[in-house]
Amino acid sequence: MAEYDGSDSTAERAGSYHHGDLRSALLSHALQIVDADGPDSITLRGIAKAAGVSRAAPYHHFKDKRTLLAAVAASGFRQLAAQMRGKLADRAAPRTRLDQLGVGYVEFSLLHGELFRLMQGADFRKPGEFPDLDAARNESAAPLIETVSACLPDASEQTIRSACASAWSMVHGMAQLSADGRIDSLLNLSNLEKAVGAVTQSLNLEVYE
Amino acid sequence: MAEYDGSDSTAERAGSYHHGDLRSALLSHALQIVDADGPDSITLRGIAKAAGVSRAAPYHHFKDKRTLLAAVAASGFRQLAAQMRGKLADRAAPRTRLDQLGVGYVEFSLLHGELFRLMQGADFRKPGEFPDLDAARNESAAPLIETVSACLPDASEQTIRSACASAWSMVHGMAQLSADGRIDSLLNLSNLEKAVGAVTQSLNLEVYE
DNA sequence: TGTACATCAGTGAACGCGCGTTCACTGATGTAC
DNA sequence: TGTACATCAGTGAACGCGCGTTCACTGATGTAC
Repeated sequence: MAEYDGSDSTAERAGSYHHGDLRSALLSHALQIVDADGPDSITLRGIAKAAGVSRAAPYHHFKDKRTLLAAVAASGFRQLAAQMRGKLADRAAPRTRLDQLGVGYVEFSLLHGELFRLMQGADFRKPGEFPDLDAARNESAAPLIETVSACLPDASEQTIRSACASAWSMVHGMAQLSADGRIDSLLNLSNLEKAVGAVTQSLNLEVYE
Repeated sequence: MAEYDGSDSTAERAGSYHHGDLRSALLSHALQIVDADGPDSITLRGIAKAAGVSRAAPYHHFKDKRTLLAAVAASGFRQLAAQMRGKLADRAAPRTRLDQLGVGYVEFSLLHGELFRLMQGADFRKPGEFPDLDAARNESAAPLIETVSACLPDASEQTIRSACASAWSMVHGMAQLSADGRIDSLLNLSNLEKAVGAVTQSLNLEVYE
């Protein structure tokens, strides 16, 4: 046992040879590492060590590193969708719900800036390779499309796509810039709604009507 | 000479022992490599090879890899500033100039998506370490601040910062998403002005007045 | 209920690669006299 | 104008590290009979 040191384990295993649910343990440790140190700092070895398991163990659950990272990204998109859903007030008017989605989006990027980075990362941009990642990404996009459609009940599909692109652009830029600390006024979550509102409320949907 | 193969050189050197201007040759090859393969594919060895020079040569011009990459990023910000400046029509009204800046910004991200990524990269987010990079970044931000100030001649500094943050967010998001190919309608440069206009023209500056 | 056995999920060691970086060196350049 | 010499910008070889990945293995689990 030259390098591997099981004593650093933070694992959930109860002393047994088999772990029980190593797959999700690996994912959750990977998520923690991304959030703490960024996507470039992720190593399979580091994840295995955090899970208290040998270097080779992850290969029983993930084909290779890319596959594991794709699962991490998919989990990120599901968290993003949940964050947005959590901000939605069902009774609110569509236009208000659009703002709420935006707040959820920016909030997520502030809470998980590095994970957000991984999710946008160059590695996973093309669809097709990881179906579950594609699905998770689409899930996170669905509420936007629904809400924009509700805002523009009579619009064509093309129009709705354009309006989505505009709305998404505005909020995405704010998310990225504030996660990167380039917009200082947004660093705290308290005045987030106001700040997001300043952007999203200026989205003039009437242009598309 | 085990690995290094000078015959792959695309160098400008004219057979002489000394290169002449290796520093800028290294930078320009680095820029090419980033644009072609992305920031993660940059290696000092690759750059040296592209310049037709030994692995050790770059160390006579850059302290280490990070320093070279910082210079690449700085060059990127200067290119970005030039792209925006090139779109400006001096006679145009401030509000129009704001849109023109936005078009330049998105155009740059479409032409140099990977370089754009490097410039936003985690490595160089905190100011202070590379003064020239900080300067270049500020240069690229200056026209936005000037133009927003011209749009809001009586506004306080705080108000102008907020308006800048909103305008920047909107355009930055569009730049990022279209560079990543996530907004399909923008993939060609021809209808860019219209698409950018759909976003930036909805920036309601009157909110700040 | 007990036992043989297939299967699964771990282990530990090793391989090989690519990379950043260092070091003693050497050829070229320019300057003092 | 010629020569000694300091300095600069290259070279080539090597070091060491961290990483993804593979492989033969072994302990644990569950199932057929």
